[in-house]
Amino acid sequence: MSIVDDNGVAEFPAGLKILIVDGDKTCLLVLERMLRKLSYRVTKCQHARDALALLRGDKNRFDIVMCDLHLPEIDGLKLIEIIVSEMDLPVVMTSSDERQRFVMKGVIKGACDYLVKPVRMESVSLIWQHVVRKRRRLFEAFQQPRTDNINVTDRLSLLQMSNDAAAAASGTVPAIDKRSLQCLKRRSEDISNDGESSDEVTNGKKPRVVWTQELHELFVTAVNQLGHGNDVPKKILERMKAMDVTYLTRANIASHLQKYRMHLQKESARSAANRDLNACQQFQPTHTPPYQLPQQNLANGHVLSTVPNHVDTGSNIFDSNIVSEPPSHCLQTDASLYDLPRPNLLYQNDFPPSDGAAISNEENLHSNAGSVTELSNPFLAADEMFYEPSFLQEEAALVGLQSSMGGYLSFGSNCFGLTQS
DNA sequence: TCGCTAATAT
DNA sequence: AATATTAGCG
Repeated sequence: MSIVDDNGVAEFPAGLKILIVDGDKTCLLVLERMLRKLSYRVTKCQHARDALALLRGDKNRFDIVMCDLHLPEIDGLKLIEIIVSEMDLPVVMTSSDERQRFVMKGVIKGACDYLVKPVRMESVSLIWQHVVRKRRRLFEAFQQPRTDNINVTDRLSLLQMSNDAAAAASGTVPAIDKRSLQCLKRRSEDISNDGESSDEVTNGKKPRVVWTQELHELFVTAVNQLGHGNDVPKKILERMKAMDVTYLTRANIASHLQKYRMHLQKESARSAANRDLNACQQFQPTHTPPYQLPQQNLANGHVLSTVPNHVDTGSNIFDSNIVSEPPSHCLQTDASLYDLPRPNLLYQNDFPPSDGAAISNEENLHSNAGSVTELSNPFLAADEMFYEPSFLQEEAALVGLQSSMGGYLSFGSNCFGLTQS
């Protein structure tokens, strides 16, 4: 299915240089024939060591590698591992056993895709996608930090200049205050320093805090300990640090606090209304629905908290009157601090209001896979639908010039206000 | 420098 | 939808 232009000259996938590695000669031949039909330039290999020699000999000799799992001498997995670690080539792994795909280790998993043998023409005809992906990722990796950096610093100096100019001209207060500048500075520093750690390496961004129920309870505990008037972000932060929550920033707390307070406000308004109602209608127990963990948290609870992601959504700590137990390794000696009567039982209610319909982890995974990240992580898609026609379209859209925007917007992003969520 | 709130971005 | 960041004020 190579694309042919007006003059009958084969385009893009044609000429793609592919190295196929398979212990079975017949497989090699079959594959070769298929690939040649698609105008690929095929090189065959029966042994991992030959493949490695070829690959190491000239890093630009191939665009993509297709590799069987069962090879003589060196295991296919091992070979792929080496390829992935040594060179930046897209790899498609093939195996006659579909279950084998789950054997792939993390590193490999993220870097290669899977095809079940016997390979069919329709699958093979799509492997150029991997090359596109890889190139796109390279391009983005190369491009993004750079432009961001320039933009930010440019903005920074622009702001600074306009600031100075304005100040000099009018003697009035600059339009941009120090804090804004600081924020920009911080960001540009973030971008220019590449000493990122762990999670930041993967997507280039710091992971966002996930307010699991457990984390939230610690937060509430801290707030309650501090009491009214003292429950400001900085102090809450200190408290939580004392409770062994070390990764939060003041901004995290401030943000959560803001939401928390809005919630309390809403709840107190609600309970006031209830009270009035009850006063009129004699005695009616006030129904307080249990706290529901935000859906997102249910699935991602592992990100930054100790809560396993299989948390039981049915029972929650708000069903009891105890706030939370101190962590066993906590330095706090006064256990009663954790066992305060809770003045804000209202927080047992939804925060924010939710219909309580928790979605399963699996569903969540799928919905995540439907987001933009899917496009940058081939494997997410590879698991079940990579070789479906829809993907062909997407890739075509990305490679070609037709509405690459459409691909993004169709995933339910409302960033541009174009879709309802 | 910090904190608050509302608005907006991701 | 949840969280992060910003603006603008005190």
